[in-house]
Amino acid sequence: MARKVTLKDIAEHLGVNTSTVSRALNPETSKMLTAEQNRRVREAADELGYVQNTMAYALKKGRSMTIGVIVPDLMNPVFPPIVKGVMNHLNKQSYTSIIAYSENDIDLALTEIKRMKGRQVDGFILASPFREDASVDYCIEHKIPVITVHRTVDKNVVDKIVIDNESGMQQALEHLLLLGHRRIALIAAPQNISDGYQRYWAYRNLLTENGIEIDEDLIVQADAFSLEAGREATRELLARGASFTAVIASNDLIGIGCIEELEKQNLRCPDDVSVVGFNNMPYLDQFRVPLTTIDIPRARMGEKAAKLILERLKNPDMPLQHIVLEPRLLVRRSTALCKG
Amino acid sequence: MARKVTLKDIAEHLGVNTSTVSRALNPETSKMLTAEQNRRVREAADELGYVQNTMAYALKKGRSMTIGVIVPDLMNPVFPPIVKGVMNHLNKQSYTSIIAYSENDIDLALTEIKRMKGRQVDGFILASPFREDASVDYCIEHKIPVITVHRTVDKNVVDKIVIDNESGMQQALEHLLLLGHRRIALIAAPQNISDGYQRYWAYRNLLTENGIEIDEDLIVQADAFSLEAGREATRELLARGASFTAVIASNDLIGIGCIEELEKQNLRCPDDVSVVGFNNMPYLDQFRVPLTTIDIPRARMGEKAAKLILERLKNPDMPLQHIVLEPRLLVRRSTALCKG
DNA sequence: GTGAAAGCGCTAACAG
DNA sequence: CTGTTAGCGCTTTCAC
Repeated sequence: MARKVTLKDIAEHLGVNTSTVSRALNPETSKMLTAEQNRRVREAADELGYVQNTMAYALKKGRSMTIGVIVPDLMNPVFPPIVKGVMNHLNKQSYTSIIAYSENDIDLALTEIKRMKGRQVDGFILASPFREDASVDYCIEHKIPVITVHRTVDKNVVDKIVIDNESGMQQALEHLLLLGHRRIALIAAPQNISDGYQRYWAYRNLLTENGIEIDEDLIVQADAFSLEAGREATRELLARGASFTAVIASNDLIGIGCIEELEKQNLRCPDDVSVVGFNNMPYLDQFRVPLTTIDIPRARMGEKAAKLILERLKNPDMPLQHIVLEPRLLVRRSTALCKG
Repeated sequence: MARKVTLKDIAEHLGVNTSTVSRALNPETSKMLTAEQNRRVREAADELGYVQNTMAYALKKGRSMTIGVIVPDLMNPVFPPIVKGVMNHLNKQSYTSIIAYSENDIDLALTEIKRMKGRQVDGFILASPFREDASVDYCIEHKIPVITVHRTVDKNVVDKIVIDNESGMQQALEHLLLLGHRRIALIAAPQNISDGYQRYWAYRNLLTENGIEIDEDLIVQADAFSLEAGREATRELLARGASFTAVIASNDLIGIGCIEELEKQNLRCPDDVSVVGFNNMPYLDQFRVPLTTIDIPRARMGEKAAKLILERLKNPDMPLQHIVLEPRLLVRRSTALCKG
């Protein structure tokens, strides 16, 4: 690796002190110097190809201009747009993000957080937490600024960017009710994850509010946000033998898996069963059965999260923020009039 | 932010010198100390919650244990698995990766590289390069270890992990020929990107080798690796009026866009036209027309890339590596016997 | 086997 | 306005 150009190199080249160079290169302090001096230094820096050593800067200033971002799984198409939203905003403010994934493993998440703490990240954006989450606790305990996005914890100890799952469920339900469905099943997602939990309770509460009695046989648990989990849950639902004309799946992958299993058992979607998903994952409109779903503003969530962590950094004593974004129903071809 | 625990804290706590603590905590040097001393230090470190300050380490050692990874676009489903493969391997070796995306913009890529250079990354893995690419040149010029993955540059100046596009095209072509197709169109991808270029020439060469005359009217250019570009290219192909019974698309997204446009113009896939794609993007089997495609080992490419950059770091004078991985045909439902 | 001290590249008092 | 100097947290040579 070629020897790096340092402040000292520029200083010697110009016959001035390193601090002069440092001042000239920093917009905050450059006004201390004559315009002429500034020009000279900047020119020399350009000429020699100077790039500031962020490590030294960080060591000195005690902040690294870095934000750690942890997502459960890069392969789940929900997260890349969030990450992109985060990076977009952070880069603009000359922050860098370090991404890691937790594989939905709480220990891994904590390991990553410690690793990043060692890298002096200034704060965290977590899309990975469970409703109870040791990694969030760790951050709080160590007074490391942290905000949660998409998923969050139950305890009211941290800034949150979430979507209004109640509203999402309401829109899904209203849509199905309008189509005449009354026997509406739910494939719930893991209850230790906020989205799974909130959607589950929203379903129960809203059904009741609409005067529909809850049939416990119509509620099954998927043990992950995945296709396979959707298939399996549907298998169980069908095995129970209770009749239904519509299914609300806790996310799109589960919904797609559901449709697959329905068809395998000779039920067509939407002719026999309507299905609605959650999240509006990319390219969903291109799927075999274009899924009616609840669209969530992922990139915007990411941006808001980035904005919020920077505010929190600037103002650690700001009251806890809780930002709720509105999802919206996207009707496609997996839902139809109830024929029952 | 809570005060960080440093070596000095542990040293004072124990009444020893910081260098002793440093030695105890580093496996390489801990053998200098008595077992007893080692134990004491480790215990104290645990107790106080010590985490090494990577910035200080990096500043001292001149290496940051960080690799910069640049992909053109996180949203293109080809890249997350590559990134994941990279991170998997790097993490195991206690390296951290910093991800950035270039949006296929050469200036942005270069900006990101300079930014990361400032963060003292030890090397780069680039999935972003064009066939001629200033960011690769920059790395070479500044003697920063760099390897390219998936895409690469023409010049033979850098380590590469690529797939055998010739073989991929051959498998696609053979499959179509076996089904009786002779009038096979190509939707080429941007020619300034290695995959686009290689697939284009493989098509030309292999067609000729198989005794099929090339009809220039059957070759159209998509101006991106996207759905929309696929639609547009297909529109042009159809407008030219030349007859064809099969299309090879330079990637899956283009292929899907192609099918969409075909159907819009009342041509069914695979009944009227067979289509094959490239890359086997996730969930492709769930699409309306499950695309026959050329599968590439993305996670493995990422892992190999990570492995290679670490080797290159260890041994800068190692001869240039050029690793070629084999793709393989995946037959699904977008290809059928030629009825022409 | 362990301590003392220098120094990685940078910034920020403090002087002048 | 600019130079001097100390020090961020760590590793490592050199002493002892």
